[in-house]
Amino acid sequence: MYTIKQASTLTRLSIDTIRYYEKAGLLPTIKRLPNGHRVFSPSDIERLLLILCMKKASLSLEEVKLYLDIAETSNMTHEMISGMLQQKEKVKSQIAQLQTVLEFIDEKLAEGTWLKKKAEK
Amino acid sequence: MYTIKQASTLTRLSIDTIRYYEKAGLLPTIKRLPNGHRVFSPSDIERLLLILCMKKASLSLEEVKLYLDIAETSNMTHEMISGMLQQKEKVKSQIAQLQTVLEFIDEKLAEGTWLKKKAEK
DNA sequence: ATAAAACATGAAGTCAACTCCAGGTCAAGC
DNA sequence: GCTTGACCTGGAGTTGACTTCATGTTTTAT
Repeated sequence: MYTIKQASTLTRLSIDTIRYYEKAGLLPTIKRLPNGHRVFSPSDIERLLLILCMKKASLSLEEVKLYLDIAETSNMTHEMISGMLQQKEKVKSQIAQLQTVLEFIDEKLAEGTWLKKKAEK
Repeated sequence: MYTIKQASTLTRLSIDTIRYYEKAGLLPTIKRLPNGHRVFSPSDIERLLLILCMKKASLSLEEVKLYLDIAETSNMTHEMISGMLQQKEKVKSQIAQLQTVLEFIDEKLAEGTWLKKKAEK
């Protein structure tokens, strides 16, 4: 069991951000001590790390919430499934765009080093 | 040569967004008619589409600006190159995170359909 | 010639996602 | 007993990226 400060150092999320996430309904599982202090279980930390991963993949908090809700639900509705398939396509297209950006970088990088080499001669 | 409205329909960016991008310094190339109206060349449209691609890859406008500036420069400095290498790693890690999200989706999807099949029996 | 459509500007408004602040509780160490 | 530090809350402030608005000019169609 961890304090909010420990959760913060473990996840590298700021304390305020964690509190904000709780307010936003992304952490319905965290318990409180009699004095009101939050207690984080290992699975809460897991959950925070999962949120972090999705955030790094640039999903909005609303989307993250949707996923977490789905992860909790054992029987998905038809809409949920088609929603996820849609989301999957979105993520795929984002990956494709990122790869284009990577190519762009490589191209520019190749140009740059080529010009540098030429100048060195 | 295109009007701002044509640029908007070609890129699917709103007219206001295009004006906003110009203000933000992402479109230093667009010319004006004597009456003040913007004129978009085909390469301006290209530029807008490139911006759009980077945005879809969820780069910030500042990052986009950086890239465009670099694309314009023919001789890159050492910092520029190391900056791009860094950025490349960032993009790569973002792709990795997205792939994790994809896996997560597939997992949940598999679970969902499995449960569905079970229920159908 | 006049109304409607397309363009312009500067400033204000909006929204998500934080981030910071003021004021308060509570336990631990000196 | 008192200060310090970690925690709490509600609310205000910030930032990025637009979006909307008020107002004005120019172009185009009837």
